[in-house]
Formats: sequence, structure tokens, C-alpha cells
Amino acid sequence: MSTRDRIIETADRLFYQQGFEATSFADIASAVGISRGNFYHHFKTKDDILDAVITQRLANTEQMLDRWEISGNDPSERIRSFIHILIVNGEKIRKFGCPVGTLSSELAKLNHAAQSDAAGLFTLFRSWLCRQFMALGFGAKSDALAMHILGRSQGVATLANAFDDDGFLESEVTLMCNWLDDQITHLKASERA
Amino acid sequence: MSTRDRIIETADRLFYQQGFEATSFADIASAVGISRGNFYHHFKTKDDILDAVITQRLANTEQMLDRWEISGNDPSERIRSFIHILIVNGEKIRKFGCPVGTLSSELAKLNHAAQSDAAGLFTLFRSWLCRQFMALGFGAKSDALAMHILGRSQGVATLANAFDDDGFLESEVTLMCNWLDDQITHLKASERA
DNA sequence: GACGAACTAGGACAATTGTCCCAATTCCAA
DNA sequence: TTGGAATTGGGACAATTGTCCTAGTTCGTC
Repeated sequence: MSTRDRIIETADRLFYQQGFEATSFADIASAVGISRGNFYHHFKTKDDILDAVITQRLANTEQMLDRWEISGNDPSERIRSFIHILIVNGEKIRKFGCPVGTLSSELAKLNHAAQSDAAGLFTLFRSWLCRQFMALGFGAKSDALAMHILGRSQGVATLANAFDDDGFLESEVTLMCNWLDDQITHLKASERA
Repeated sequence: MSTRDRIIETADRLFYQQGFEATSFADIASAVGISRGNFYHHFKTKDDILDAVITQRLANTEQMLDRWEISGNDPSERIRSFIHILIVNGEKIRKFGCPVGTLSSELAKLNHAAQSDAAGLFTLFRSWLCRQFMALGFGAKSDALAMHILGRSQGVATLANAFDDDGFLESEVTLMCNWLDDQITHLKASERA
């Protein structure tokens, strides 16, 4: 892996674990095992690293969502895959919260120009989820439903982090899956009517 | 108001708007209009201010919840008061997120000793909500219901902030109130059985 | 093998950080 | 009025910050 990619990967991890503001050039350089001068050769400013990290996260997220979409699952099964990220990444979430939500919050407070880019990560999930609901036949309601479970996920991550509570995380995932089933059931019922 | 209280009030505001890490002694001192030396006389370390801010938030929150509880409303009406904070503080939330959630997240990332104190703010809301659900007759389920709407609120705040979206905030508040009505309806139905 | 571009190391730079000290002022009780 | 405590202002301090420079090293291409 190139030095540049190692920097991005390490910066990504540190921004997630410690926050953007609290992570210094020196932190990243020493974690990568390079000098600050070398670092500067690849990234002129701290904002440049942030941009690169967000760009990479966008690419990785898009790739993950694409994989979920081309796999032959039912759209409802895909949405369940999304919900289950909370379980799969449970340990990290309890320690550091949701990577998307915490970065977006921090950049909003810092009034950082990249806040909208970070919000783009949310948009990626939002439109993907919206597409799944559309495929299930929810029509114009799809975006609102997408935002709803996106918000639910964020709340679960925030509280699981604050209380370091695994049980809450699991029970809320169950509730979200039940909610999804209910929505589909009601939709089919109204289609029959 | 005493200098000490003015410092706490200003620090509280800045910690909320800019984040704890991003707010310096100099920021607070100049916002209050005092010298750093004077500042140091009141608070020896940055952690001391944070402790004072959290202590004051705890006191203010407890006071607010007490006021809601002694007012003669129905417990369900009190819970609705909680949900409606999202509307009342909508503008701030869209700009800076939830004061409780964002502080807790930041301190968790900083591995700060005061993280558990900040989580105490959540606990305050949690046990208050739990008490209201108990009063409504939800028994052992009350804490889970309290955590549920606490989480929902957090998620709504996070997304309303990320997207600076007022419509989402309002529609989710409606959904939460509907959810509350459903819970009460189902409870009463099961009581009749 | 030679040459220029890419890469790397180490440190310089001013600015800012949290912390701390001390002299001056204000205030209150004796 | 006086004496001491509380408060305040104006810095000093080392450490760290993001940024930048320069001198070597490595590498691919001709």
C-alpha cells in the first residue's frame, strides 16, 4: 500500500477514534511511522487529509451498498443488512459512536467547510435506503421512511455509546426490524384494499 | 451574576456551539471579558470548567424536569413535553445538535474522565421518562420505553443537524407522539383483556 | 549509467495551547 | 481605619499546533 493510502487509512481510524480536531499531524505521522515532512509532501493542510478521508469513506460506503444491491436479496433483506450494521460494528459503536454521525456533528460545530461533504455520507445511505423502499412499492413515502430508520440508527448508536450498552443496541435492532415488517404488512394490506 | 457564574454560562454556551476541545481558555475569557489570570483564579484546569458546566447542566435539567412533574399534567402530556423540546430548541439543534448527545460523544472520543458525568445527563432524562411510563402503568417495560424515545430524539437531532432540515424534525416529532399514543392504546387494550 | 521527478527525514517557524505566577486592586470584617 | 482574604490584570512558561523549507534518498525512464 502506498504511503498516501496508509496515511489516509490511519487518519480515518484516528479521526473516528479521537475526533478530527483532537487528532494532530504528529499523531497521524507517528502512527503511520513517517516524519512530518514526509506527511506534508502528501497533504499540504489538515483539511486536505480530511477531504481525502471523506472521499475514501464515500467510495468505501458506495462500494458496500453496491455489493448489497447486486446480491440477489429482497429489498427488505437489504434494509435489514443496513440495520444490522449496528450489530456487526457494535463494539466500535459502543466505544466511538457512529463514524458518520460523530464526524458530521463535529464538523458542524467547527463550522468546517467539509461538513456538507461529510453529510454526503448520510445522503449515500439515505438515497440507497430510499431506493430499497421504492423497490418495495412505498412510492413517495420512501424517502421519509429512509430518513426514519437512518435517524433511528443514529439514536441507537449515540445511546449505545453514551451508556456503553450492548443489550439496548440489540433490542433496538429488533424493534427496527419489527417496524420494517409492520410497514411492509400495512403496505400489502392497503394494496389489497 | 458572579464572575464564576458568568464563566460557567459562557463556557457552557461555547462548549455547545464549538465543542469542548475546540474551545480554549482564551476563547472563554475573551467572551466573558476577563483576563486569563482572573480565569485561572476561578478554574485551575480546563477539566474544572467542564465539571462545573456539567454540574450546572445537571442542576438546570433536574429543575426543568421537576417543573414538568409538579405541573398537574398527565404523565403522557409530560412525555410529550419532552418530545417537544426538539421543536422548541429546533433552531439550535439544527445548528449545533443536541447539547447532551454531542457532548457525550465528544468526551467518549477524547476518553475523558468526565464522560460518565455527561452521560449522567442522559440518565436524568432516562429515569424521569421511566417514571412517567411507570405512572402510566407500563411497569417493567418502562425503562425500555424511556430509552427508546431517548434514542429516537437523539437520532432526530443528529439528522436535523446534519441536513439542517426542519421538516424532518417536525414530522419525526409527530411520529414519536403517534408512537406514544399507540403504546398507551395497546396498554389499555391489554388491560381490558 | 544519467537525470529528473517523486519521496523521505529532520527541523524551523510563528501562533496558540493549558498552566502558572505575581503584583495590583477590591472588598469585607474587626 | 486597617489587615487580610478574595478578586483581577498582565504577563511568563514549556509544550504543541499547523505549516513550511531544505537537503538527502529512491525510483522509473531514457
